[in-house]
Amino acid sequence: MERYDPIKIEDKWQKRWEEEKPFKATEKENVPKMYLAEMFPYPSGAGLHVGHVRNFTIIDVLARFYTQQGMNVMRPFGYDTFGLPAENYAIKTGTSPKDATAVNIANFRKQAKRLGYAIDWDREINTSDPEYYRWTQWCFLQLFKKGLAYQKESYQWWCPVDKTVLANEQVEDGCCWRCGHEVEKRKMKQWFFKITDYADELLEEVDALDWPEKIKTMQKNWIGRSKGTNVTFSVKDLQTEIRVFTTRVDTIFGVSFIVLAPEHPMIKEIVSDEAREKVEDYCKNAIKKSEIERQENKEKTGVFTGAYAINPLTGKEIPIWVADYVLAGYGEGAVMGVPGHDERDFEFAEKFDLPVYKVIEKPESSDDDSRCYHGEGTLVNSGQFDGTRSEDAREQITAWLEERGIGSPKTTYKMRDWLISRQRYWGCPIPIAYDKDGNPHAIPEDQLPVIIPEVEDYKPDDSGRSALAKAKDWLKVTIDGEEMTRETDTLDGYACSSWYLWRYVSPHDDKHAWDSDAIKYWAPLDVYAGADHAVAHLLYVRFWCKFFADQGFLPFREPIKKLIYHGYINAPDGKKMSKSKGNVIDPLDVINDGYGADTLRTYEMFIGPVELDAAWDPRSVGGVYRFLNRCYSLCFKENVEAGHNTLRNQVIKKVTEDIRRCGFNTAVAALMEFVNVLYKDGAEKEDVVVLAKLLKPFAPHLASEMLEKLEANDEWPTWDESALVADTVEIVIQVNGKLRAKLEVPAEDLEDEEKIKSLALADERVKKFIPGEPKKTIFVKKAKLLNVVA
RNA sequence: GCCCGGAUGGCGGAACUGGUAUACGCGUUCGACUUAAAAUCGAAUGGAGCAAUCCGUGCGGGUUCGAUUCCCGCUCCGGGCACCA
Repeated sequence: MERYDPIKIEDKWQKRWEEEKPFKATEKENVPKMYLAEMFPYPSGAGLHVGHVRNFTIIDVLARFYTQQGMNVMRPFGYDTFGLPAENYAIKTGTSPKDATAVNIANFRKQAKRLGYAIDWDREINTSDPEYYRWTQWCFLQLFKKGLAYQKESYQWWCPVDKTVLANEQVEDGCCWRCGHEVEKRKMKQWFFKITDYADELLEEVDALDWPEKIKTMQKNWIGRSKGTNVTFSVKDLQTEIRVFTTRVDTIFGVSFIVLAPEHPMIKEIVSDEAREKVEDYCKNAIKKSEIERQENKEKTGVFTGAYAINPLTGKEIPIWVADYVLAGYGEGAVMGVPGHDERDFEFAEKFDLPVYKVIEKPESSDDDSRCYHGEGTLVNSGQFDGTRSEDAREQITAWLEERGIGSPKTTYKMRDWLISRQRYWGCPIPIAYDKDGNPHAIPEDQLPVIIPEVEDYKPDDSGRSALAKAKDWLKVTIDGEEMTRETDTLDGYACSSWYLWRYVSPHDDKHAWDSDAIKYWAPLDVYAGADHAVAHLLYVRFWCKFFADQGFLPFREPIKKLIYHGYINAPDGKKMSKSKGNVIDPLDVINDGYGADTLRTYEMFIGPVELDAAWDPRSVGGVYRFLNRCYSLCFKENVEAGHNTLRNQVIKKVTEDIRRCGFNTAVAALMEFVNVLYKDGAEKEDVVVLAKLLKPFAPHLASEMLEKLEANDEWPTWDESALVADTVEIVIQVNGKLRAKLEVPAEDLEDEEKIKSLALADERVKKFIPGEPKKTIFVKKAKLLNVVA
């Protein structure tokens, strides 16, 4: 008997796969396709970590499983290579980001190959390759042509360390998602994608997706749609008006003040001379404060502007205040204060001694005893609307306002347009140039790609321009005979990853971003696996998909059918792995320690439910290694008539169904159980062949070796329903729901309830718990169970 | 504060749609092999009890012949959102 030597076996099969390219995918008519991908990695200098391995192995298990089932599988691979780490490394060392990236990719590729993935390596893509970003630029131009890429001057998040603006999605707790430094607000002219045009569709179609509920909810919250009413209040003694957004126009009789955000443009116009200095001070301070400071201080602050608005329904004068609890970017940047029915307005009114009116009577059934009732109810103190239900009143009052031209229904969203320009060197150049007057023009498509120029110094400065501005010659461009200056901002890296799932279908096409026949065959993606980007990336791909579908470039409106959002792998102590803590497990070490890639892969699938975080346990790795060892030695065991037909069929069914529902941990457990029985009771060849076939998605090298030794193919086995039931079955006998005995009976007796009943009632172990005549018995055939009620 | 999840042995976790709680793995203990150790193999392993048996899925109630699973009320933990009008 040969010893299991993973290093030797894996080397042999990896070489064979390299030569024979069995994972090369081509479109085949009449064969069902399966397109699978993980979120492509950023190839960092540190190489693969165990998290990558979990991510890639999930997709690999599915790819091999569906291949063995006869489907036409495509499993590509690529690298998301633009971004700050490469650029910061360049600034530090002087190595160009391009060269550093090439080294990292080579290393990643080499490491990924050691894990034996069923990747079609001819479909490798790299977002910083000009042949790729040429088409990223093309995508940008399509959005630009349709007016969905536009420039706007406004306050933006600015990271003072990375010296670039950031999208809302890239600011976490008021800090930069990359470097963690607190962000600031800067007023700048920037490029945006008009994702808000698709807000409704992005929201409404999310429910139908086969994605984890958690992610779907996060996307819904991010989009944050709310339906309400815009109301115009005229300002007393001034020929001007203020507009507010409210979802509770039914409470309008209870308005006792108006509040403007400190950034509100009308403050200057309406403020009284006496209040001016105080108001200006307040606004200046509030705007200067970082978002963190503004959030930390939940104590309400504010100043009175000296101006009054008129409530259009009551005719009453109400003071106009400025306060930073009102957000400039949402709705109209102004709200009507209804302290009787809104917690925040109540706090404000309490602090500044403003009147509180009750205009909604809560229903008697309500046990809400908070100081300001914010649920539905009946209107009171509301003039002609008294007695109306609040739900109806919203419609009626909106109609009333609409008739008079001072209000209208309005839907608002928390989601803002996607800010895409970055003042960084290592990104996809935005294919735009400016004429003498500063108007933007598209770089003609036949002049793409706009190649990133070589520069001496990659460092950004505070000028708000990227290092591209240092390439003086490159800046000049002629379009239609006119001298222009190139845009020096680069695109957010998320733009590059918003379309790569379509590039995979025809990665070498030099005429199109993607081939329309290939896209029809392969896309949309059947399964996507990742552990990150719940809103940002996963929302952006959906947005681009809808946009390109509208342009006729894509024949579907949702890019990803099923999403597996898996957990992280933490250090043995349960903490996040990090270099600084020194608790990082290197997957290559695990392989080279002698365990091999198959053990590593299988262990990471066995570690726990796919969606949960898990802690690395070196001892459990050993357990999986022992299991694979036993699998291998079964090939050399004597072939005996062991009679495992029923069990074998049960295992096939269990493993097949478990993989389908991504229950990888229980699939591996079922294989372990099977092996334990084969080991103990002996096995015939068919048992070991089935084992190897079922094991192949997890441990492909070992399983291939086993199948070769057994002279068997790797076709996925099917189970025979009729073979699932054994000749004899075990019947559980309960008395009052408590287990009292187990009876072994021939399988056909399962049909004979009376027989089982009499057997059970005759059994001493059962009898002693039944004092008199049993009241009744309940027989559950499916559960093979009889419950006697005593 | 609001919205989702979750809580099962010493540990990670199983348990379909209400039907044998603790599969599988780790750990631990004992045994075999060995001069010895490692590796490997075998056995045991929720708690209490000599035993019959009783108690056990965060806590308290309920529904049911039967509840980890369903309902009501709590506690704790994780995640998301967070002055969004």
